[in-house]
Amino acid sequence: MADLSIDVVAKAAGVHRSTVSRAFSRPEAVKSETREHILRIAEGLGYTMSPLAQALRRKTSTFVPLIVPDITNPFFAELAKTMTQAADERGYQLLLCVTNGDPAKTEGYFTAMQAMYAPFGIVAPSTKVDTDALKRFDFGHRVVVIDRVDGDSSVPTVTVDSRRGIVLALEHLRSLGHTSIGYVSGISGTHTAQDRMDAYLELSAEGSSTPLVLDSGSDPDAGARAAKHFLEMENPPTAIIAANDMVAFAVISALGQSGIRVPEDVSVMGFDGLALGARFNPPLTTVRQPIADMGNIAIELAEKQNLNGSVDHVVLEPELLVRASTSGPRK
Amino acid sequence: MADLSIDVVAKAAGVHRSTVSRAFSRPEAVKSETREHILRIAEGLGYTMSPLAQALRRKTSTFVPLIVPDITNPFFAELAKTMTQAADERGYQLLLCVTNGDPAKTEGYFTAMQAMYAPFGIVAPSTKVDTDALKRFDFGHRVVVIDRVDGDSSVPTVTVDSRRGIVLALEHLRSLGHTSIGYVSGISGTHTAQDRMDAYLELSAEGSSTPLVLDSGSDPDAGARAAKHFLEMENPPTAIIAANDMVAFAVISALGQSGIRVPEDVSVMGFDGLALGARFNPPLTTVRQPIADMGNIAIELAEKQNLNGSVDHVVLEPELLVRASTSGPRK
DNA sequence: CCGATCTCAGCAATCGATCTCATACTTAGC
DNA sequence: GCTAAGTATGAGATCGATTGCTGAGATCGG
Repeated sequence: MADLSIDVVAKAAGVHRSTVSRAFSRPEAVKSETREHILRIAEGLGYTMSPLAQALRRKTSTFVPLIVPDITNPFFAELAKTMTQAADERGYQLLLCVTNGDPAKTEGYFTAMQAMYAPFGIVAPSTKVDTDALKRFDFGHRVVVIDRVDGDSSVPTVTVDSRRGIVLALEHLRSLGHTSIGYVSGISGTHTAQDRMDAYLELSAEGSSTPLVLDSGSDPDAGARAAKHFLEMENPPTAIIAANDMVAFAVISALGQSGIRVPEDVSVMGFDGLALGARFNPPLTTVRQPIADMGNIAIELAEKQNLNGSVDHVVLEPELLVRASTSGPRK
Repeated sequence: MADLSIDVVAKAAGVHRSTVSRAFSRPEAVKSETREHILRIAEGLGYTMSPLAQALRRKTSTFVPLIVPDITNPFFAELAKTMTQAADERGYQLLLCVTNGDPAKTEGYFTAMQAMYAPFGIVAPSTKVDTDALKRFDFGHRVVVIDRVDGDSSVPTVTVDSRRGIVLALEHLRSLGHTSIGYVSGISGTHTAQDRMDAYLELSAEGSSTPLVLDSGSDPDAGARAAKHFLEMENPPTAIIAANDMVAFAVISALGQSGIRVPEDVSVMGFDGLALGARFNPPLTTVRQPIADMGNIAIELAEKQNLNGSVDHVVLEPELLVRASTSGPRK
């Protein structure tokens, strides 16, 4: 059980090291008879190849880092979960790297992953990605970003159409009869966050109503502040769109503390479609992002880039998910 | 920037490979003058040692796997977050491994980690841990479990005192005036889950009231079923203890769907103390587990076991966290 | 001033695999 | 039956580090 190297197996099978190696990684290069014999012996010994030694020699591995700012944020947790599976199915081993939003840690992961011969990596940022900084690293040339990036970027990206999501939310709310619809940003400086806000600003102005941003901070207290703001208004909106589900939770919670009920007194929508939202009180109406698809596509883009250098930008369609936190406006 | 090996640095510094190695990993064995020169050169080149090659040669690494069943469960996410930090501070690199509750995957991680020369690992299980199965693996002898395990086990463990937690919850509820207190299990077959349930059964019987288990399933729908059960009762309890925060969320949500309000109509308590609970509607009263401490201690126990074979079992104290989901019973 | 002790750095084997090259053995074609 | 073209396996260098051993100088006591 201890110290099972390729040489041990080779000896046990009465062949040379290199034949064992081939039996595992280049099956067609070895007579099927021999191969089966070797595999059987290996199996009996409980042998598996050392990923370390393999990576060292091959100068490439199957470790794929997923770099996220905060794993306690359910969005990233769901992303991690689905990507683990997606990676597995393609023969990769996802390595979850949590940065706490610290750029230094991100760089640390970059060099570490480079050293581990990761073929590529996926970054789900909490701030606008500095493409140039990325490119300073060798590894930065083999990264896919789950967010939009600036300009004519040469980094592959996956995002969902923020504008479309806001359209969906607005349409839903308007069809319910709302005309005064507020917004709470409360998420950090990613392009995606920016895009959602911009879309809200622009699209809500198109309706007769004037845009109303209850809070635009990016800290955990944004929801509470938004609620406070709401309570102090003379004519508060009858519906609120939150930049993401977590913020929506916070808003509803804070509102509830002051006796405001959702959706009876005010409708609230989220953006993300977290599984958690289904068990919120009330279950959250939201714009669903196809998180699983994002994960799969991120890996595909990475593989493509690695293969032929192509840099694609995929934009996915969001979807309205009506649950119970929205209803017609109070008469 | 590409292909920076120890030999490159050695050549650049005009010394032998082994001296460079020593400059990094055994500073006292090299003249400080030489060492500083080497370090400076290495710094300039942007050189870091290959963790792969190191692990291969040393037959030990700084990779520490944390094996959890589901990262979208906020309890495990918070554990992962705090443990990442704890590991970092001690010079380890936490590797998050998600099993989805699949024992085969767990075993896969075991052999993988063994192959990566991980010095030890941490397991946060979703089912009762089969100590014997654990011990079949070499690596199983270097694992710490975050849960209680059977019998005179030789596996180090960290847990919080389940009974004490239930006492805290019961005391809180009784001091509020509740006499009829129900319970919802809804979590999987860990010892901890079992202990909470047992404690409830025993302790609630001590009070005048008879134990009342609304649901004991372990799937995501337990909360909904418990709520249904509650609604069908002639004399429903005035308070409910949920086996963990997630279940409490689900119960409150399901209850809310039927017009039952918390805490006005019924008080509900959780168990875990998730950060998320503070933003639930209403903010959740719960029994807090010292998650960060658990992580730190788990690593300490692992190090100790590795050092001198000692096997400790640490039991931590939970803490009452009163928020807004409990109040006096309805008159 | 010489042998003994200590420091410090180089040498070379080694960890567990991969891969190019060389070699032995088939099989085929004429 | 003999050479040419394959096939299947073995030999050995290599990936990037570590480490026991060896030897060259430096230091020191007598």
